[in-house]
Amino acid sequence: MLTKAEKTKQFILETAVPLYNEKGISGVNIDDVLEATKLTKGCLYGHFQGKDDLSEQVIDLSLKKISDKVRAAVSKGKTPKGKVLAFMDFYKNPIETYISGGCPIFNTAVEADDNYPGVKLKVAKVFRTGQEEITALLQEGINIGEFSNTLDPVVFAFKMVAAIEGGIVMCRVMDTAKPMQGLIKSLKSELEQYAL
Amino acid sequence: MLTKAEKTKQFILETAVPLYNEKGISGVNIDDVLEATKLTKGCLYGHFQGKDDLSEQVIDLSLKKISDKVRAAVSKGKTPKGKVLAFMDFYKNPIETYISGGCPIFNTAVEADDNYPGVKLKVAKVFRTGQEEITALLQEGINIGEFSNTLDPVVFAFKMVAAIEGGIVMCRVMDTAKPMQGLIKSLKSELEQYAL
DNA sequence: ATACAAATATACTAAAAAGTATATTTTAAT
DNA sequence: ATTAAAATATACTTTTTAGTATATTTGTAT
Repeated sequence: MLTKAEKTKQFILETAVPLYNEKGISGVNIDDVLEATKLTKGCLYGHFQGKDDLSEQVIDLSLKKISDKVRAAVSKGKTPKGKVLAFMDFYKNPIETYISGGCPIFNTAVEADDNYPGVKLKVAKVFRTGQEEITALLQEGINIGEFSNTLDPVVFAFKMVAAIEGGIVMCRVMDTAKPMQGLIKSLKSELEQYAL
Repeated sequence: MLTKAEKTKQFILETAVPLYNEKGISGVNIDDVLEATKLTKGCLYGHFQGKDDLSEQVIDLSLKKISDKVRAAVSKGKTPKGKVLAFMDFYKNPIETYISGGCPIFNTAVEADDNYPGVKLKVAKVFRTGQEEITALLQEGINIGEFSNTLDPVVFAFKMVAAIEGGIVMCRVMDTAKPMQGLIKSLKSELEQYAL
């Protein structure tokens, strides 16, 4: 069973996740977290060494949550092709995202890039793992005869993720989900060209 | 001729542009700008009302600089198709970007989204204008018989920009330019399918 | 060359944010 | 129920960052 303190710590992290996703690491301040959790400094500093420690654990949780959620969505697909389509559908709505504020992997990537080397490595790993998994999925599709071997799994995996992530940001800033529908349709029909 | 003060102000803005692009609006502080320019507070506050004023003008300049540069690159293309290909080639190197730190339009979009409504509107306008211009370019290509009319200009314009912008971020965080080459090749061959 | 205005530097104050010391409350084992 | 340890709250200090007041320097028109 979870002790009180463990529950509180989890609560702080869970509450901070959307905050960090919306405001970014350097945009969040401790008082924001205290306000959102209705807790006090004594409590927060009892669970975390300081802002850096909190930030790191919040980002870890954000990346884990979105990764788990995407994998769960993908796993609903019956075949490789079904799984890839499920991946695309997961990102259907760029305005109301799983974690408020857009895709935490991408948001973190943009901010960490030039500023937080440690975080950058973590995000890079998430992207790399994701790319490997999708590439493997596409390759399996080729192997079992679902896709033609003219499909380049590495290239398509990158193109799909890059387009979707980029599309989310563009849709969010332009306040419209519509282009995302066209994008996903286009990616699906592009993939369909390789279907046997 | 530019007065001394005008030159200084321009110098501050130009120096701050890469700083803001790397660290983000909330990541930059006044002392960073003073350090980079080797100027002092009295001087800086003589030219700007405060950090918000500075930030706004820096972002304005960043967006203008990148927009101008992209347009210049595109204008080198002889035909609509050539111009679209030139657009893609402009983003060939995601590591060494025109303004250090990646694409300022995209970086700003991610941060402004949930935090700076005014800036968000400006970035949205840049994206919308960009989309309109590329769409018009593709449509002209169709009109003059360079592309088949089965090409959907709106969808392809969005897909291309989203993929490139997303690709830049992914490449930067993974510290490799290679996937970008594959992506651009893929986008070019996708466009090529519609070439007559 | 002088003088005045504009530009810049210095040294300060104010505000915001992070972090700490200690008191109080709560939890959970006896 | 009692008690010790853990968790949380309160009130404070420190650090960082933004902003200001004033002095000094520099540019430029006379």
